[in-house]
This record gives sequence, structure tokens and C-alpha cells, in this order.
Amino acid sequence: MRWSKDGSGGKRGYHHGNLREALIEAALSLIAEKGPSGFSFADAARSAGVSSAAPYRHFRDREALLADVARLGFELFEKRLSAAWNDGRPDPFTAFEATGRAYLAFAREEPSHYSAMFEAGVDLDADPELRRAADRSFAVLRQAADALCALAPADRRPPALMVSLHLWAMSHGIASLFGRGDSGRRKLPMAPEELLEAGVLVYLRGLGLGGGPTGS
Amino acid sequence: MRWSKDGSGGKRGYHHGNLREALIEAALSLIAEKGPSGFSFADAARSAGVSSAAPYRHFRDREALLADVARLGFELFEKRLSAAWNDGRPDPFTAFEATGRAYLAFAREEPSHYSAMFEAGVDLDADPELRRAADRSFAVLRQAADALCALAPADRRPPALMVSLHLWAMSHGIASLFGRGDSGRRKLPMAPEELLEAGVLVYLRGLGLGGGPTGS
DNA sequence: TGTACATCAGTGAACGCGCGTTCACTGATGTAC
DNA sequence: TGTACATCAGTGAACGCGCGTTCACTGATGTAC
Repeated sequence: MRWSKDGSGGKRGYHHGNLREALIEAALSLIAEKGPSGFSFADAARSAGVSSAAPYRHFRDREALLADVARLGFELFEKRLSAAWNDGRPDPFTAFEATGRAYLAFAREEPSHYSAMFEAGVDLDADPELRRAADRSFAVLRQAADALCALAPADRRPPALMVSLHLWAMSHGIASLFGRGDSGRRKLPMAPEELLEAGVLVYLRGLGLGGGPTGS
Repeated sequence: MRWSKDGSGGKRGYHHGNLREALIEAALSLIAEKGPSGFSFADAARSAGVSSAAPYRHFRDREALLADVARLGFELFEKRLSAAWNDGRPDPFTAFEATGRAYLAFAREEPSHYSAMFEAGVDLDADPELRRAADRSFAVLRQAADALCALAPADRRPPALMVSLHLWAMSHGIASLFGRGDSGRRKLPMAPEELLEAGVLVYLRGLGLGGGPTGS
């Protein structure tokens, strides 16, 4: 793989040198512009400055490119969630909330990745690597829920899987209903982050796990 | 408007008599089959057994048909939610949970409507009637949250708008991640309904509003 | 009840377009000797 | 270091397709008198 650092020099020869990455970049821009369904293979080739047959050297078809965008998205997602969870520091409550905020931040900052991951209808089993990346992302939420639940007295311990699914559902719900700047969506009298944080606080208190700094 | 009760007799003359409704029906089937982006105007005309120009007598364009599907969806949604809420009977806790279950049931039983309403990228402001129908649906959730919050002592009363948004977000999150039978989605060790019910219970307990029959 | 006419809701042919995909090809790169 | 050759990553022309949309049209319906 040779990096031509395109964008500056521009002058590329017969070989692009970096087409695979360029196509993924193009796909991200196009998805951001027109949504995952409005993006076409030909369009991606065009904005990479390459003939419409060229992408077939790198991706079996349109679906495969989309799946790769999703896979990279999950990998990035996992990194962001892991960094926010930070092994439960300074304490599991705070870290749990930070993880939720990181979820929303990802959906907001990487809307194209998020679309490809959750809204484009990409089959997670199309590529084993994709499935694995998705699982690793979820494992971070699961791990956070485990640590949190371990704090509860053994006889009143909530199932960690359930807790992780609740966090996921609430984060996804907020992200997809209110999280992005798209017009059709509903206006809120508060930031999505605040809404999620409040929701997580109420939820944790309901688990009998205190509410972090504010206590219970 | 003349109803030809199609499906049985079949033998229709030059005039379809019921084309508008037939196109909406066709759109629902096609969306269920191929998703909201895979559905085409021409396809809808074809499955209504009519020339590809005919739909223009009833809808400005493809987008307008989709918007109408969404509008009808919101109207049905509101009915279902209202029926489940049932004016807070037998008691607000039970009715609140029932409303959540009705949300999931709608998403499961009317997946095409649900797609058109929340996933097809239809602009809610494309048609004032659409916006109004969407607002009326949300108003049911809002009303339920109001009644619930009114039970809390005035000095510890949670903001009802927030509570309604939390219910909405969790319901939508669960519906869209786990709610439908689509393959790409994650398998759950429990029914989505149970997951939502458990989440709502924990949440209500966190609000200090008891947990319904199980108490707090 | 009958007739003339306006209106309505269809037809079907045609258009331009962009897409996905294929094909034989060719220029550039890397490597064996 | 030079040369021959295999491999790789592009080209560009071509295809068939379905879509959205338009147009002049026509058959059916409803209504005024």
C-alpha cells in the first residue's frame, strides 16, 4: 500500500495508490449528504476521481463497501466507548455515564458511520469481521454493566446483560430520535446529552445503585 | 369515492375507484419487503395493477405517498397508544407500562408504518397534517407522563416532558434494535416486551414513584 | 327519463437519466535472474 | 545494474434495466336542463 497523500498534490498517475481508503472516505461523505440509501457505487467512484469500474478491484459490490464502512465504524465506536469507560475510573457510576455520553458523541460526530452500522440494513453476518467488530463494541457496554452490577449486594444484583441492553436502547433511542441535526427530527428543550444523563441517573437510582455523586 | 371492494371480484373497469388506498396498501407491502428506500413509485403502481402514470393523479410524487403512509401510521399509532393508556386506568403505573408495550406492539405489527414514520427520512414538516398527527401521537406519551408525575409529592416532582421523552427513547431504542424480525439484528435472551417492561419498572422506581404492583 | 357536456381518473408511449456490472484493454509496479 | 516478465490496478466503452416524469389521449361518471 502506497500513500499518495491525495488532496494536496492531486497529480496522481495511472494508479491511485490509495483507492480503497478513498472510496470509504467518499462513501462517508455521500452518506452524510444523502443518507445510506442515496449513496451509489458510481457516485463513490466519481468523487474518488476514478472510473466507475475501478471500485470492483477493491469491493465485491456496493453492499461490501457499505459493510466495510460499518465495520470501521464499529472499530472506532469500540475505541471511543472504551476510552470513555476507562476501566471504570474514577468510579463505575461516573464512568458509566461517560460511556453513555460517548455513545451520543459518536452518533453525532460520525453520523455516516452510525447510519451504516445501525440504519442501512447491512447484514452483520455478511462478513465475520463485521460481526466480530459489532460484538466487541457491545462488549464494552456489557463490561461496564458488569462492573456496575457487581457493586450491588449479591441478593439484589440486577442481571448485567439486561442493564447493558437498557443503556444501549436508551442511548440509541435518544441518538436516533434527537441526536443528529436532521430537520425532520423533533426539537428538544434540552441537549440530548442532558436527556441521556438524566435518564441514566434515574435508571441507576432505580437499580438501587445510588446515583453517583448526588447519592441516593 | 367509490369502493370496488377489490381483491375479490377483481374485474375493474377503466376506473380503479379506490386507487389512492390501493397505492398506500401497495406501499406498505413493498416497504415491508424491501425497506422504505427500496420502494418505488413505479412498483407501487404495478402492484396496484395500474399504469405507472396513474399514481400522479393522487400523489404529487413518491415523497408525498411516503408522507401519507407516515401520516396514517401516526394516526393509527395514536389510537393504539391511547387505547393502551386508557386514561390511566386501572392505575397510572400499570397504564404507563401498557402504553410502552403498545408502542412495541405497534412497531412489530406495523413495521412498514413504523419505518415510514421514523426511519424513512420523511420530513415531518412536508405536510402540516403529518406534523399534527405526529404531535398528537407524542401527546399521548406526554399525557401519560403528566398523570404519572402528578402522583409525586410536589417538591420532588420530575419534569413530565423529560419522563415522556425517556419512555419514548427507550421504547424506540428497543423497537429499532431488537423489535422486529429482521436478520441483521441482535438475538436477545428475552422478549423485547420484557426488556422494556423491566426497564420501565427500574426507571419508575428511580423516579421514586414506586414500581406498580411490586412496590418499592 | 333522456341527452349534452364537463370533469375526472385512467392509459400507454416516450424521454432522459443514473446505476450496477462486464469486458478487453493498458499503464505502472515489483521481482527473478 | 539491467532486462524480461508476471501481476496488479486502473481505463473507457458498452450493456440492459428500472425509475421518475411528461404528454396527448380516452373511457367512465356525474350533473344540468
